[in-house]
Order: sequence, then structure tokens, then C-alpha cells
Amino acid sequence: MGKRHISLKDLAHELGVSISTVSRALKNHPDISPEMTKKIKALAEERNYTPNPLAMGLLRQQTKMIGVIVPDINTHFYSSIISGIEKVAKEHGYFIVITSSNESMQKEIESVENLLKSRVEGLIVCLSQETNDFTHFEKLIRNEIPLVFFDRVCEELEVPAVLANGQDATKKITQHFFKNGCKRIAYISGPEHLNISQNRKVGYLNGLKECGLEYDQDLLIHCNLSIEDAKLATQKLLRLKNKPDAIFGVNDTIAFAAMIEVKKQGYKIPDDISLAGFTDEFHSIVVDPPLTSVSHPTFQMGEEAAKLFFESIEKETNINKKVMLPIDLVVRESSVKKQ
Amino acid sequence: MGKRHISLKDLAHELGVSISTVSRALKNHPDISPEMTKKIKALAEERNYTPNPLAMGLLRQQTKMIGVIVPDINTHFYSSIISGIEKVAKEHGYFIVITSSNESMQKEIESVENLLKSRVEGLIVCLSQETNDFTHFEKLIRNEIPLVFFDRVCEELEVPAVLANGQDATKKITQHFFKNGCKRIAYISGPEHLNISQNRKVGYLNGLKECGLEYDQDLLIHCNLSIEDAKLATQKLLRLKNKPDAIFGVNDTIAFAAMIEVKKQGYKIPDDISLAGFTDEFHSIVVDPPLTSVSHPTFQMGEEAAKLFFESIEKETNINKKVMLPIDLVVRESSVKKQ
DNA sequence: AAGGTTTTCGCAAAGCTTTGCGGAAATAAA
DNA sequence: TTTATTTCCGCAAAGCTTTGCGAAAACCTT
Repeated sequence: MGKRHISLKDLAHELGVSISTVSRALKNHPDISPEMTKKIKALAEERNYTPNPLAMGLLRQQTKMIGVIVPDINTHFYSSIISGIEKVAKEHGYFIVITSSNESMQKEIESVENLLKSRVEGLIVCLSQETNDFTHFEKLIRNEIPLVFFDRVCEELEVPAVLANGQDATKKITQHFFKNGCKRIAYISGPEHLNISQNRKVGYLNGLKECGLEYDQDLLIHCNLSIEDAKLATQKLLRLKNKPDAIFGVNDTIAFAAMIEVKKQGYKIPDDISLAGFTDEFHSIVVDPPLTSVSHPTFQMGEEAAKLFFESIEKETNINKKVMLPIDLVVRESSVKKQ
Repeated sequence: MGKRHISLKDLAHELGVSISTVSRALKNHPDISPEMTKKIKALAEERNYTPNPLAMGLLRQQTKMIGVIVPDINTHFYSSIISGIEKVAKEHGYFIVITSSNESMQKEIESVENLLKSRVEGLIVCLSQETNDFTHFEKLIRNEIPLVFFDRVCEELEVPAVLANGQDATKKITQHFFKNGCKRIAYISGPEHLNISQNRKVGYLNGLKECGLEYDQDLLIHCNLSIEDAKLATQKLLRLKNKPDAIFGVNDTIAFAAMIEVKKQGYKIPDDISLAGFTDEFHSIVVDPPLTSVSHPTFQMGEEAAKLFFESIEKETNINKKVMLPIDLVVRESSVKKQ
């Protein structure tokens, strides 16, 4: 046991000077003589002194912690975003506390409470797919606690956010399918109330219109963001008398699930059914056939989210800035028919 | 701005009593009269009081933080382990600070320093693939700062650790290949100094021996844990005059990379070359053909690591307990020849 | 009514750092 | 030698909580 860290007091005691002298010397205060400063710095170096962040936090009323809430930590999408946040946080001398809502609103609410108890200075969050009530965030806003959303946001709330341009992406995918000869393009979307679902639906509809295709509501399915639900949704599509010749999923999980199901039922990809997803997993390469997908700039999304956060902190007021990031369509074999 | 959190002082002031009275009332100290206690608790509830963790930390000399260092945060393997750690940490009222070494020893050293500066109470770490010097950990041990390793460990150091039984797993894989008619079983291993590489090599050799196969050193390649290096290693194996009829990789990244390369060169899996990996990614299912692999109990590894950590904390002494977790071989199509 | 008990609460210190202010010593000036 | 400056450093408070100890008030006893 013993003491693991030494304090200014220890240094002061060892040198026979006061604590304040040590403190000042360490930050080159002119009040302290050069020799004394030198002596103190030498000892501090030798003893490996670092200021106690708890004491500093108490004094400055700040913990240098950011709370991060993601729906799921075990996917490349979120862990990559987290990396981006972490990088910028580190540059500002902050560190992040990560919690997962597991796509549950209840857990999300608990996370907010727990993080606040831990005195994080603010929150960076991606909504759970269940979240349709926002009182737990409204409280934050009233108390002027910095809050930033990313990817999934609540558009009614005046909260800074970083978004990917899903509307543009779905439009591009739809057009891409059309150019490759697809006429019945299906779309497996996420829960209807999520902003990403809505935006992407708009892009999908716009894409259809521009291609002169008619919207068939049978080809648009909303489902929860789980493998099981996505498989069921795919089955539903494949049971249609007038089957789709292209399917794209609202995220990576759904795209992969659809691929499994399509293959299982013996359809050839892309010749029978073309496929595309929203993903930037490297696995889209190793999958067979390689999956056409729109790649999110995940790391950058994290960086931007953190930047917005620090703007909020510095301005000491709630800014309401939205950052929209472009998405690239990466065409691979799953959507290019050979015939 | 204003004050975002209220303190005992605020409550005391509002009620016209002293801080200590409030503090005692909140923990049902018998010195405080029932009515006073009731009144104080009611106000605390209303004002939503929670103790300031900074002040508590300063008092108790503990931050309730655990530092976690992983080689890479963007893989399911590590994020799943982190989830396990986080769960147990939460149960103990701790939270975790995650940093990534990016497989670099230099970054690992910096991480240790930074986490210590942040006054984490201890560290849970998985060594970077580069790490061959351990002075930064020896210092921790000397200072009796709790330390737990997982997966990749330093066997010279007396540090509690949780391991997966890779030796057993590689033996099983080797035998499985043999039973399926493979005679020239290749193994792409990781950096030679890593304990996981060594253990798995032993299992590989034992497996060969039990099957009556001879060890051909051409079939054992050490390479860095990156896609690029793994592709090169695979190319090297495929250039052999006496080619392998089975390949397994030391982790998921390598297995997938090998699959890409094998396919690219036009070999049929599993008929020409069988494949297996170490992974528990759900993507091993969606890959074509589905990849035979040993599944790590990642979440459990995280839990066990955290448990060891808290044993160290409670015992206030460095225990040296190793926990060995079994690994399951999950046979899929990539290793079952049809002929 | 006076002394003794019990009940109920406040003071102060400790944990660590920063910083305004005041004070002592040293130097310069008169 | 005395006064005025300058140089160098320490006191103390603030930020928040816990807790040993002491003290005031209320009660009971005789």
C-alpha cells in the first residue's frame, strides 16, 4: 500500500518550504527566486510529481470527462466513431467515459443519470432505436449541460449534431441500382421514428422519382436493427409475388442479414437480386460477393462531434450547429449484374 | 451557467443547519433526530443531491477508475472484452477509461503514464504486439498498483491474468483438419515473442504429432497482425512447390486476409484448401464459405479480468492468479471437404 | 433547584491545489 | 542609521465530503 502518489505537501516538507512556494515554482511564478525554482523543479522531476486531478477538479469545478452514449459498442461503426471522439478529447486534455444503451431507452436514461452523477462535463450521444421521448435530454438542456448528438438525433431539440448525408446516399444507391437494370428496388429501413430512417426514406423516394420508377409500399419495410428482424424482413420481401430485384439495408447489420437470407433461399447475388448496405466494415470486402455499400466517415464523425462539444464548452452556451458529412458510394460486385 | 450541481453546503444553508448535520442525516446517523433526518432527506431528494465524487475521491484517496489498454478498439474481439470489463466494473461502482495502443509499444507506454496521471486505481491490459520490454509494467508492480493482463501476457511477470486456452484450440483445429483429409496443414502465427503465438504453436505441433504428421517449417509462418502482412504470408504459402491443403490463422484478421488471398488466386475453399480462424465475429457466418473458427469467450474474458482486478484491490496485495478459459471449435463449411 | 444524562448538533481537520494578500527580510536610497 | 523599495515567501480560503470530538440544550433525577 503506502502512498502511491506524492503531493505538493510532500515536496514542500522535504524542502522545508511552503506548499504555495512549491506550487508557484512549478509554474514559473516570478515571485520565486530562480535557484529555489530550480531546486523545486528538480525534486519534482525526481519524485515524478503530477498534480492530483481530483484536487484540480474540485478547485476548477471540472472533471475533464465527457460522457459518451452509444447504442452498441460492439460494432465497427460505433467503435470507430468513439476513436474519433477520443482523439479530439485527448487533444483537449479530456477523457471519455463510454456507456452503451444496448438500443434500450431505459438504459439510455440510466446512462444519462449515472454519467451526470459521475460529474461528466457534458454528453455526446447517439440515440437508441427505442428513444421516442426526450425528457431526459431536455433536462440537460435546461441545466445548460453541453450535449451533442451524432447520427441519430432528435430534430425537435436545439442540440448541435453531426450527421451523415443519408438522404443523398440512398438516392445514389437507388440510382445506381436503376442504372444496373433494377426495376424493383426494395429498402429495409430502421424504426420509423428515427431521423436516419426518415432521411434515407426521402432519398429513396427521390431516387425512385428521378429514375421514373413508381413507389411500391411493399418494397419499403421498417424493421428493428437486429439480425433476426432483418432476416424476417428479407423473407417477407422474398415472399412477394412481384419480387424485388434489388435490396438495400439501412445499416451493416441489416445488409449482412439480408445477404444471408437471400443466399439461403438460393438466389444469386447480384444476378437475381442485387444488394447494397450502409457500412464501412472491412468485412464487406471479404463477404461473397463483396458488398456494395455507402461508407460512413465514422472516425471523422467522432472528431466533428467532439469538436462541437468543445465549442459548446467554450462558448458556455448551447450552440445549435449541425454538421453534415458526405457519404461515398463504394460499388462492389453485389450490385453489378453480369448479364 | 450557474451551478449545475448542489452540495451539502447548499442544503445546509437552505435548512439553516450545519453541513455535518446534513451529511449525517443522509446516512441515517443516530445522532440526528428523526424529524430532522426526514426533512433533510426530503430536500435532498427534491434538489436531486448526489455526492460530489471528486470530493469523495480526495477524501478516500480513490478515483473509482480503472484504466484499460487494448491493442485496438475497433474489433469485435476487444470491444466485447471491454463490455465484459465494463459490466463488472459497473457492479463495483467503478468506471473504465479505455485507451488503445494501436499495437505500438511506444503508445502503450504513453498510455500507462497518462492513465496513471489520471489517477486510475489500476490497469487491465492486453499487450501490444510490439511489446518486448516490460519496464513500464515493472514500475507498476513495484508501486503495488493493481495490474491484470488478458489474452496477451508477459509470463515472466507475476501478474494475474486471464487467458484463452489457445494451445488446446490449435491442437483441436489441427486434428480436425487431419480428420478431414488434410495432410499439409499450414499455420500463420503472430509475432514470435507473444505468448499466444507460442502457446498456439505448441498446440499445433502437438496436434501434428498426434496425427502422425511431420512438422514442416515452411508451413509455419510468423507475421504481424495486419491484413497486409497476412496476405503476404498467404502468398508465400501458396508459392510453395509443395502447397498446403489447409491454413489456419492466429486471429480473425489474419484468417479473413488469408481467405481473400486464397480466393483471389482461384483456389476452392475448402476443396483445394481448407481454412480456419480464431474469431468470434458474426461475420464468419456471412463470409463465403462460412469460416470454421475457434470462438473466444470474449465477454467472459472481460468479466474474469475485472474480477481479478477487484481481487487485487481488495486483497491490497499482488495476487498472481491465472484464469484459463476454454475455447470451442465451431466447424463450418470452410474446413469440411465435400469430396 | 441543582447536578447528572441524554439528545442533538456544530467545529475543525484532512485530502490537494491555486492564488490574493500580507509580511518578513534584504536591498537601495537618503 | 533610518526610511523606502524590492524580493521572496507563507497564510488562508475555496472547492466538497466525512467524522472525531466537544458543546449546547433538553431532559430526568433527587
